[in-house]
Amino acid sequence: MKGTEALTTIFREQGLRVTPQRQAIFRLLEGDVSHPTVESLFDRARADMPTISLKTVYQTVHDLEALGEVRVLDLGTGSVRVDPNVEDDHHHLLCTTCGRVRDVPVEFDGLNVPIRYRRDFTVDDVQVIFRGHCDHCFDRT
Amino acid sequence: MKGTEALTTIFREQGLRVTPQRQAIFRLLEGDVSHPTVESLFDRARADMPTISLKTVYQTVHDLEALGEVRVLDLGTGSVRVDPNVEDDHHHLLCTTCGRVRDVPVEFDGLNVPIRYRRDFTVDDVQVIFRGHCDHCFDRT
DNA sequence: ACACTAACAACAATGCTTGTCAACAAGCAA
DNA sequence: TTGCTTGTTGACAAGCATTGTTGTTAGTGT
Repeated sequence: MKGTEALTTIFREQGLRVTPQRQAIFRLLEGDVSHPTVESLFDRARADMPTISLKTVYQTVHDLEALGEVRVLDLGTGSVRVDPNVEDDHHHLLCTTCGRVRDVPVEFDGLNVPIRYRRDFTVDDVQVIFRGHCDHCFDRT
Repeated sequence: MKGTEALTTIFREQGLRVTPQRQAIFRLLEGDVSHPTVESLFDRARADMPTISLKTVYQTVHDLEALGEVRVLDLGTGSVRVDPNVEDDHHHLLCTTCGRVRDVPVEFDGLNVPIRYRRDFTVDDVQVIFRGHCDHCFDRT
């Protein structure tokens, strides 16, 4: 994801207005590697800006997604997560106990569908989810 | 997934009762490769058994999952899908237009997390989702 | 056949996400 | 600056998939 100033320019270029709420969300997401849910972004935004609405956060996240500045992940945790890292191609490691998500760079080759099964199909995207437990959660089981 | 008679035995052994509703669901799932949603299972079950409730289908699917007889998939389509194929390790090919899901056997090696990123973490499961379009849907775009 | 208790159907409720809409504020032009 | 236009905001409520509640029905082992 680009910086707050760059995003401001991009939004204006697209005819989207840059509101204090949106800037707050830009700032919260910049450099965030925690893959926050929309709800948690909302909570953090509310600390500074008590009147911001959840809907506004969803809307801004979707605008950022449409501009290709963030990726919206559904890892089956019930709610959607925001990943501002769109620069590096990567997959995800999910702790099914605490819900924490870690990025995993793509280091495996040959990850594609055997031709026989790819027939009549165009693959646009590959998502890999590693599920497990961080040691911290494992110890408390 | 095992056959209806085997499942009947297994359920009884576990102290679970085998009701006509559950048997209907067993029969619907046996050999089903369409990865149905719970809702579509419910619709099909209702054809034979008009009073069956959606809750019952959810409950039976979860019981089957707990016994390891089916796998419950969340491919980010909004609702959960039931996969009775637990015998062959495989991944999934999803058409994001029509929602159809195809099984893909595991033919790639070395699909694991680089040690550096696996530190402090135990990986239990790897899920790969190939997203794209079947030619049929592609043509109509 | 009996008693015990799990499972049923109907209903309501949850959680996440989106729609509605009146009031408002950002951007633009003069 | 000023005023106009239009996108944005935020309170509220609705939508969807899934789960909780509850009185009743019906498998199960004896």
